[in-house]
Amino acid sequence: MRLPNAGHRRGGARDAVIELLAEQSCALSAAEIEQALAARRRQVSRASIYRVMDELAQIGQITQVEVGQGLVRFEPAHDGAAHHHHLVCQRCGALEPFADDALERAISRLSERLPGRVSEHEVVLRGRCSSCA
Amino acid sequence: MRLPNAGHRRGGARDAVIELLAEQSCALSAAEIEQALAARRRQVSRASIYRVMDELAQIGQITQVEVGQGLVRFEPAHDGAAHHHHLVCQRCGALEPFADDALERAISRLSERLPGRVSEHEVVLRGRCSSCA
DNA sequence: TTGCATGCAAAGCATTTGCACACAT
DNA sequence: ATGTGTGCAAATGCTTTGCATGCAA
Repeated sequence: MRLPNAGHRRGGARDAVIELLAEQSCALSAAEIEQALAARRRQVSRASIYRVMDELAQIGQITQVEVGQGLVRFEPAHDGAAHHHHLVCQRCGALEPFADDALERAISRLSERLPGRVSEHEVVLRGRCSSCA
Repeated sequence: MRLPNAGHRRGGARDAVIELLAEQSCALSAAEIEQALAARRRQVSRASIYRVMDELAQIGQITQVEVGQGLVRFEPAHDGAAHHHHLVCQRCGALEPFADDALERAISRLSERLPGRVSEHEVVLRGRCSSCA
């Protein structure tokens, strides 16, 4: 994950957040990021997490995923190959990533025939994850 | 739209909400519902709107749509034919509905091969609506 | 010194809940 | 009388913002 050109401060909250995020394959909420960082003795304030996320979102380095529990999740923007979507478990709240070429093709073709301009898409499936099914 | 069997009260806030919703083809937020009802001189408290929505959602009469502006939108549940998804304009915030058979087929096939159980799905496209493109 | 990333605490919003009241039964 | 839909206001929970601080340059 590329960093914005900034000059950081103190312990480098931004670096810590970016580093953690880069290791993730699936989406984390702000609270989860805070906990994960605290667990590795690198506390970062919630405010900074949101600020970094906002910054990264603006330069397209992360994707925001909203699965409908009143919170936003963040994950590194995927460069093609790792592009995926999510199945949200309505029982335990877990996110399970999946990818499907046919789905992507359908969305791609669909996007061309729509009147507007489509720059992003998000597919959310709801049901039971493999553990809860 | 079928109503729950209830005995209502006073001016019948629930009826007013259900009636308004039944006229809609696309999703409305709680605030929009409140405004629309106020405009037709049938004020309903925000709390009642949420309560009615919750009730209708539980019996599957409405669908909740989350397009990522920190609010939930509601629309009547479609019986097959009218099933659609939304393009969200990143400039003006408008919702534009669309439907696509190939997309639905892809999701349907995909849902079968996933390990969990899929009961709902939602597709959100982001970009520019036809007016803002 | 100057600028800005950071943390803390307060503010903002959408949504939910507690409570009292009044209408339907 | 009794049950419950309704409105108001307070509470909740996530996210944002204001402000002060101190490191980086």
